[in-house]
Amino acid sequence: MSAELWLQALQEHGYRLTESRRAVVEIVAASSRALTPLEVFDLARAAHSDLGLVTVYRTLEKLEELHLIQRVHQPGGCQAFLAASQGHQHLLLCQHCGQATFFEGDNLDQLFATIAQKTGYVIKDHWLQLFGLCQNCQ
Amino acid sequence: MSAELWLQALQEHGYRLTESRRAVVEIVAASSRALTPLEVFDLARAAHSDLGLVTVYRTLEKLEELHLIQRVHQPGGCQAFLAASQGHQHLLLCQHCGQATFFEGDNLDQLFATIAQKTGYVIKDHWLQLFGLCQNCQ
DNA sequence: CTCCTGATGAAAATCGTTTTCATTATAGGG
DNA sequence: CCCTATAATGAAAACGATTTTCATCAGGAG
Repeated sequence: MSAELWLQALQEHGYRLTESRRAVVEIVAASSRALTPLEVFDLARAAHSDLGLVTVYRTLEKLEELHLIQRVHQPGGCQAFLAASQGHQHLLLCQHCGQATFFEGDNLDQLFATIAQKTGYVIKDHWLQLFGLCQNCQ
Repeated sequence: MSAELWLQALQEHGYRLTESRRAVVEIVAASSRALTPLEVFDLARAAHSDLGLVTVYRTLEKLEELHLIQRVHQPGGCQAFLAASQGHQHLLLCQHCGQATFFEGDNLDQLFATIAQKTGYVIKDHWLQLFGLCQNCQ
């Protein structure tokens, strides 16, 4: 269902609603795992066969700019995109099927305070990401 | 000083000791910030002017394979390499100068247990990385 | 010192991504 | 509902980073 919301958001930011964008948005919004531009291209062409790979790149760029999707960093590569978390959440990824799940975990402040004190850094941001096996893949 | 240890490790794994490798190893081992292949190339050519970029790639590949260096993921890109941490440590990066500092922080097990229970995942690994400003850059 | 073989650098190939450009299609105004 | 300005498109070319190919070179065992 987020596909419609994303299209609406694009429109509200002055972008036009096109067949190509719709095809891309519907694939990415429906996926529970991060997809590379090429994967999006292949999947979205089922709905809109004369879609160009270039348009996939351009649409992903706009979705990222509106914070509707986010890039996912993995040992195997950092080109894949996923529907963004709402608020500050962390990612849990299945190493077998790629399934992504967000979780909250913000009792980390104590740790950060300790690190800041020990190192003299001012801490501005953090990345926490877990890897494992989802229920289906164990 | 780790440069000599790295060269020794390369040799122990059956790789030859060459001028080119020495130049690359000395740059990466001495750097306190992550360097891209191109940065290594530029810096290492000061010591060995007929170094080829290809050799930089090949040497970094071997160092990574021996776990002497590790790839660093950052918002701006994921191509840079840094001397690897000893044991399981996490990275703290200065957003201004790139300075990298490792820290330990393994009172995270409680959090992981909770997440595992809530999500049904078996957790195998994790990435924790902090971004901030080092003492010099504040 | 010699020889075998791994390592090298240059050039070409390759891959993912971005730019260019002529054409098409959306959305707002008449 | 049609017209029009202009954003968006896809194809092709350009681009930058990385990898492969290949003839030559050099490390190190004997």
